[in-house]
Amino acid sequence: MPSPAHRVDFELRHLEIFCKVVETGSITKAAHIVHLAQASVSERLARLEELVGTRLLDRLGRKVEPTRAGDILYKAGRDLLEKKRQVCEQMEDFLGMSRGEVRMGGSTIPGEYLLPGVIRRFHQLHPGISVSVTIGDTRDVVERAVGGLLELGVVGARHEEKHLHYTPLWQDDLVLVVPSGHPWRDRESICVQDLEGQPFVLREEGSGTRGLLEQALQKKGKSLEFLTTVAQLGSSTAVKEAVKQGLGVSILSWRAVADAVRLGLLCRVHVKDLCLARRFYLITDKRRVLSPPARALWDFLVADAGNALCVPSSPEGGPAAF
Amino acid sequence: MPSPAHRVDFELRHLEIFCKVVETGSITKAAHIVHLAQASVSERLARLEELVGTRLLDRLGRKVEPTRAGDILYKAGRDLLEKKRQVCEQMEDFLGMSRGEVRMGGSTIPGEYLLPGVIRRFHQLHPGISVSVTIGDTRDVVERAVGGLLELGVVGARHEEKHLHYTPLWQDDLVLVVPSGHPWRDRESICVQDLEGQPFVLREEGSGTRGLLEQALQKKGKSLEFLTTVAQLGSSTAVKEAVKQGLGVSILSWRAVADAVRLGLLCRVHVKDLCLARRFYLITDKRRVLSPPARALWDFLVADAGNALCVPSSPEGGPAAF
DNA sequence: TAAAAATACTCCATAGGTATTTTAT
DNA sequence: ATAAAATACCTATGGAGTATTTTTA
Repeated sequence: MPSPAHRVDFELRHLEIFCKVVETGSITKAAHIVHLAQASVSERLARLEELVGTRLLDRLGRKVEPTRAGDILYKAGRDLLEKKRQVCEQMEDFLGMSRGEVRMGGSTIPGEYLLPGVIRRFHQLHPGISVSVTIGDTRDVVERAVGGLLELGVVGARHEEKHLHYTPLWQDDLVLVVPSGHPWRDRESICVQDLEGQPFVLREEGSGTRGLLEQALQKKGKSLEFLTTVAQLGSSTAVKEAVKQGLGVSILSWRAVADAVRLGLLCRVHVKDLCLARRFYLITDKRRVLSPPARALWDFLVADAGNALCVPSSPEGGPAAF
Repeated sequence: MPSPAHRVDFELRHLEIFCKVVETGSITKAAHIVHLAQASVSERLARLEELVGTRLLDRLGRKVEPTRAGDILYKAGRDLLEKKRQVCEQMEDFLGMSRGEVRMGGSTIPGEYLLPGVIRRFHQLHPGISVSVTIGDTRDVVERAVGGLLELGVVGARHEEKHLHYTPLWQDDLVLVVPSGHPWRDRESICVQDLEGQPFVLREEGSGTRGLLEQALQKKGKSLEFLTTVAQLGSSTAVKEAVKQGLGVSILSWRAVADAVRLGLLCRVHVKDLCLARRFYLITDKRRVLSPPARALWDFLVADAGNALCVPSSPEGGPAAF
């Protein structure tokens, strides 16, 4: 039968002191090293011996040497202390922002077109911090942020969720794009009414882009039903390709279509009576505390968006286009 | 530059509480499990957060969830606690004598002829304890015992060393042996004086057997010089073989030569005026504390020697040969 | 409103200090 | 005689308890 014996216990502080005593072979010397009085070390050792339930040191006049039990505890204690040191170091690195990981989320446009560049610049400042970006639509990102899976999120629409805190970042302009051979290619502009009957490609439900479009139409007394929806696709790239292929027209972020428009693969058409400006928001869960690295990234994102005010997001757009 | 930041520190008790809170997602539940009041756990967490220098938990109304920093600490803390548990278990096993090692020493005769059997019996009682025996001459064993390399020793002579404690064990008889073709083979007995001029094989200096012979001769007013030493050999087996080969005669433990005498390879000759009885002693360093396993072995050896009193070590020898 | 955490407070064990005694070289 | 550890004694802090308030679902 395994004897009920004694429940062995100890704290890290005890081990620190004990190990130093074993290493120096002297209580007085060890006391100096750990910055304690000799008597305190003696007492700490007595307490540890009480906790462990056995003598750990043989007092041989000038020297002290571990007993067999002390020897076992010393060898194991060294490992334990080394492991503790590593844990502390890891925490310190993380808190000091010299190492660690920040998990954030980005909805399609920010995640694919904006964050890569920002993260590149952030990484130069904090080479030890790795930023991982989960890309999804606005709804996904909001859900994960509230669920605690992500510390930060950048989304293209406010998604009234009471735990979230929103900080405005960059501005974005949505534009109407049509295939390159479309009859509207030479029109100066169109109006909302012209969209009636026009084959239209939509993003999926939950998309910020789609949400914004819905809101803009509402201001004109219309809903998405007003559009002739020919497809609902789960990413802006898919929508863009569909328009290129001539499936229909769509409204997309200028950032997603700028290259294709310049190459003549798509045409941008101005919709004069529809306000399609929007802003991206940095979201956090109000109830949660940001880790230092996440806080640094938060600061960086806000600062970056502040600077970017000088640079319009599209040729005509932007409030400070001087 | 690695920021001066905050020195992270903690104790195992903190980790235990913190980990339970993370696992249950609740301070109240964790408090129950670790048998503390809810308020105590709250305070311990606050203290830990102060020590680590950051928030570790997000308080979300009903639930609490670790922050990123808390997550890192939790994962590392689990490992650390598991390691501590192993250390405690190892100590408990050792102290409870269900596992561990005892290092002991034996001089030639006890080490080679007596301890193997005793250890076999001891092992049946404590299957988890391994006993390692270092064999050397009496001097070696005494040195290692005083040096702390061995917890126990069994030697064939007292070696007045003030730190040692001696406990008498089995009795032993030294006998004079001669080669099988020796002229004394048919003598009833001889006396000390007959040894003069007789080629004699000695053990090395430091041997207990040799020491005892020296003492016995001293009582007759003689020294080792009285003998005609033809060789000094470092083990009793070597001496025995030398006598078999006819190099000379010698005085050896009966235990070492009994088999050879029975097989007729050696002849035993009685020396009527020389007292060659001796006792083996169990030695320990008075200043050191015996580990529980060593203490168990000590008890076992003493008990075994007590029982063995009934069994004479040689045909005529032994105080209780009834 | 009910459940959970934080806060306020009290109490005591433990860690730490200084001064002195004991012990072993 | 000296160096080191143990002991005695004191203080402060941290850990744990109870009672109460605050918060949030």
